[in-house]
Amino acid sequence: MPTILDVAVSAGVSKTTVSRYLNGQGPISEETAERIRATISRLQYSPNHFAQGMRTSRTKTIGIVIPDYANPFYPELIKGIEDYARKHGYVTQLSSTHADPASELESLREMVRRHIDGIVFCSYGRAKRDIDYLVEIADRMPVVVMDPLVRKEPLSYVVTAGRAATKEAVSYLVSIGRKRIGYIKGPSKRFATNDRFEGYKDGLVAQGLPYDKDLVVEADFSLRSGYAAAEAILRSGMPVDSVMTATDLMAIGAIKAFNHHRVAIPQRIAVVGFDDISLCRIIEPSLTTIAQPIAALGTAAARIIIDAIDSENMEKRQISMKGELIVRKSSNPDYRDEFPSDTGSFGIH
Amino acid sequence: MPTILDVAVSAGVSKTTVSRYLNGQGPISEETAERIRATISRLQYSPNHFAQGMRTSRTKTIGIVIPDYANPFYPELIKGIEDYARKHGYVTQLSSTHADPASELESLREMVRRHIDGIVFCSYGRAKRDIDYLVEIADRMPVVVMDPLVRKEPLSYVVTAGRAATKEAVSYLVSIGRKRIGYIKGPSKRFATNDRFEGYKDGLVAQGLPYDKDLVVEADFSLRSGYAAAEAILRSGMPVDSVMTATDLMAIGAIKAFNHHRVAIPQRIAVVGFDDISLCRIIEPSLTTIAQPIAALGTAAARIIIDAIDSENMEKRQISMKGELIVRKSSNPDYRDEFPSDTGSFGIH
DNA sequence: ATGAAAGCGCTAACAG
DNA sequence: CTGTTAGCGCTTTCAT
Repeated sequence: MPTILDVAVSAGVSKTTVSRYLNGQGPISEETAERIRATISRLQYSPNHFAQGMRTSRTKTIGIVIPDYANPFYPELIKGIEDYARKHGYVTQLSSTHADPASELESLREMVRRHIDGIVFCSYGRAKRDIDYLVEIADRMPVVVMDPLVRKEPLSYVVTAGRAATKEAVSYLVSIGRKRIGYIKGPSKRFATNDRFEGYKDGLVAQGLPYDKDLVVEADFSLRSGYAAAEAILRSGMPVDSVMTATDLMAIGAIKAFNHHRVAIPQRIAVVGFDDISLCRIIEPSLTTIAQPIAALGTAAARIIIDAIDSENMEKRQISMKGELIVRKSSNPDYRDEFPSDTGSFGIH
Repeated sequence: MPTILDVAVSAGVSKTTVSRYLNGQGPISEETAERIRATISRLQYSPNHFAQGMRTSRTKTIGIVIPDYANPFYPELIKGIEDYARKHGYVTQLSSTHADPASELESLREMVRRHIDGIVFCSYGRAKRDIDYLVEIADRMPVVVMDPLVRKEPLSYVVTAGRAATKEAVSYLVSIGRKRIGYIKGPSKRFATNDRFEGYKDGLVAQGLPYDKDLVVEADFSLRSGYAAAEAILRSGMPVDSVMTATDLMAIGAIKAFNHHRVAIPQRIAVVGFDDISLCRIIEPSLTTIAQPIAALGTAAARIIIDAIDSENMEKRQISMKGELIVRKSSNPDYRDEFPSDTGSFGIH
């Protein structure tokens, strides 16, 4: 591997000049630049990452911590981050924690040890030790949390306004004549769950509907739990004419339950999910849902980080983006699916 | 950030001794070791990654290049690699290329520049420049390709034996009385597609069935193309009693087409996919398919790499693992789905 | 069993 | 516009 010295000698200049050329610092005569350029390309020189890092402790790397590679939310988020990062000369470093708090902390520490320049942190939970650590490093390095886990903590975050979007979805259901709206929520200890649930209650208030806790069932995010929750709603005998859920996967469980029990969707019960995963277009009937602007969330996170690095301003920023209601067949019988839906295609493996 | 010198001074020893302690080199008195241990923990010292890398040019990092975060194959593969790697003190570095050859090459170069210790490379294609580069670096650093892209190249690979598994699936279909087996294949330029397709032909030969090219339709891996292919098979008027596909997503497209045209599955046409993505258990009827031993593939890849590093033996190894036929409702009407199927649960986002 | 000192490849004062 | 020099934090001879 050639070093900067090889290039310098070979081009008949000093290391400094080569370094300056590489980093676009200070003025270099066009002629010298050209000689250096040629030499670099002839020697296939590429700067040693460690030596560079050691001097600058910059790595042009943004770390991304996620709980779970398999959650379809993340690929798109990562892509949003990566696209923006790449445009600005950064690469990303990804780490999955399998939703394990110990592993979350370990991932963060490892990233810091590797001197990444900023962190995007995603988690299902809100482990105190994680947050403490994030707050600690956030003074030195830009950190963005993809959840309002930490409303009260001095951290930057980027989120979808789940509460507002859910509230709007309630008014949509009322506008199509639904009056008894059930809700399948996630585990109460999750902040985002409660945020969306608050939106449901806001919506009822805004529409002058009574809040009836018998119409609310708690599930655990799995398809199966959504199925069971839907059955519970049926068994309760409540005159429900629509069901909203905190996540699409639970909504799809509910659809499977209603299909199985021959409850007509949407004629008897309309279903509205949250997230807009690709399954929404595959399931029958296709699922009305609230789409998160995932790629935009990623872009915003990357922008916050890169802005902060460039400006050396560690001020915290909070961004909340609007969710978008996407009406499909599970709430509108006249909706015509693009059929078969295009859900992308993966290469063979 | 404390340095090794801080630790040394604070513990009343030299840098050398601390370094030796850290790397388990040479003999150190129990007493000294204890003092160093205490100091390190008190100072929260952690070795500087760059300085270490500069000296050793080892990073304890395995790079993974994949074409696409969204393909459900990869999360599981990555997990297989990571689990093995972590157990052996390695971390992984992931990079997605969006199936773009230029980006593949760039990712590889960037990883090499960062001195990762080994690479697992996944691609949908087989760009010559990528392969040339891989072959070039494979003499210095262990490389494993997750596809027999490169049968003839001097590279290690780990794959599922698609041909053998497909052949077996044909004999399974024959065993349940099917005689006219259609096949939906992927784009011909993809090696793995053809590999599976050869298995289909092998199977016909083994079962004494004629190969009829009118029963074979080429699609492009998308659900939609599978749908169209299934319709083409129906329109052809051929007396098909079963359809195999090169991938699950195309099989699911076919199921949607058959459902839509009220062709009874599996009574009139049985469907068999390949991959075993989670959708197989969500679609109705649930999809019989050939499962790849994904996590085992990942583990095998990581093992090859870490073995090679430890033994400094750059010999190439090829591993081919068996696929497993998983019978569900799309071929067996008596199969009882675990219902609702457990497809895992993702935390909210 | 421990230390002193050299040097990995790079960047950034400082000097001309 | 260009060069000299010091030093980032670590591991590794070579001494002791």
